[in-house]
Amino acid sequence: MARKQGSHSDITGPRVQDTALRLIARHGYAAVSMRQIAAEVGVQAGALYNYTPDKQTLLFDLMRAHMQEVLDALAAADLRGDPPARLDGFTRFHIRFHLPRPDQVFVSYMELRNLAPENFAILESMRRDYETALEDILRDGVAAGVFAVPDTRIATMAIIAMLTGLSHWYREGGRLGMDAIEEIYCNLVQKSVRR
Amino acid sequence: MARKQGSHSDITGPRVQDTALRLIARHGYAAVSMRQIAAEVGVQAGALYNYTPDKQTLLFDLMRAHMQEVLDALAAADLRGDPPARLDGFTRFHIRFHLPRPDQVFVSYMELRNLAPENFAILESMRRDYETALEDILRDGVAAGVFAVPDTRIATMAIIAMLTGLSHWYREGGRLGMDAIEEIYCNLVQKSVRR
DNA sequence: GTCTATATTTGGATAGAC
DNA sequence: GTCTATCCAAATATAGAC
Repeated sequence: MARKQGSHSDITGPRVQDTALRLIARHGYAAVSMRQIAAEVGVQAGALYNYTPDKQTLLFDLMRAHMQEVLDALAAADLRGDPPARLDGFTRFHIRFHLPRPDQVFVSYMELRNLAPENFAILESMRRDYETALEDILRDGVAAGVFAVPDTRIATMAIIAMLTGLSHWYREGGRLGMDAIEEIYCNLVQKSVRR
Repeated sequence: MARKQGSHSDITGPRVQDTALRLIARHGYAAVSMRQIAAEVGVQAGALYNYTPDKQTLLFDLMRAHMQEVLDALAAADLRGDPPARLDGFTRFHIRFHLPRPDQVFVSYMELRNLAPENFAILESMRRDYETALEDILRDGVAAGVFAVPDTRIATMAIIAMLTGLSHWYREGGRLGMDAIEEIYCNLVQKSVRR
């Protein structure tokens, strides 16, 4: 076996994405070379350009795909109930979606500054949509008199920072499983905004 | 004026640090070249090596200096009182210290993965000391029965993530001043751990 | 679709003159 | 302490054979 040449677009395409994501998450976009990605995929550097016009687009496609998945999954979650129930739902959704995807979270958070301006604007807009989903819950809760937050925008940013931070230190197989983590964060988040 | 050569170590030294910090915060360590730093300082690239043995040490010195300042300032703050008062004190200390230093926060947070392993270990240890200061407050509060947190370690990480996240989006001259921000975060933090 | 080979640029770091 | 000049390695991206 072990062909040295031939067509493998079905296998190579996803492998390029997966490898790039993992390497960029570990070392950073600027520190990872196309040669390094190619070597881990098992092709020569030139072959990568069958799958992306350039390195910048490769990064952007990774980040946009992740944010699109987040937004689609959130829409599919279809949170219902009173504001506290929806807040619990959002918290659990965030944790369940993001904890199994630490590399995507890391890249989407750390590499924003390496995006070309037009690409940055697109990602920022998608990120803002996600934040708005949480802020809507908080605002409804305040209107209903069940939440007491001095400023819904700041509470939104604070809660998302708390949740995103979790992805930066949580490692599978640690002291606590995902279910236990979920309970603890629901408790912290819920209390921080309740009357 | 405008000498093209001569000794300027008093001026150039700090300028190298300041410029490197600003550029790395904006573009990332791997994306910033020594030539770029030199150009902004106003010297040739070779001259930088009078101030640092190499690029890695330049990064490490920036990060270590920042963490040392944090720890020194926290020790000087000398928080006293019951656990809720100390928690408020910690929250206000964090905000007052970090909000005026967005570049340091950004670099210390984002560039950990670009440190050589031995340098990483040193920074991690200093960071852990800072986290422990908060966890001690939470543990005392739980022991005294004034705080109710399911897990002090996780609550510590959650609160620090919330506070650090603030530095990532807060910009001077925005809708809210630092004092207003302080009040809002004290409220969120305090409620999240109270019985 | 992949390979080999390469054009071109840019990077960190050093040597020696002033 | 800074400059000029340079070494050497590594980067992105492309061209053409298979």
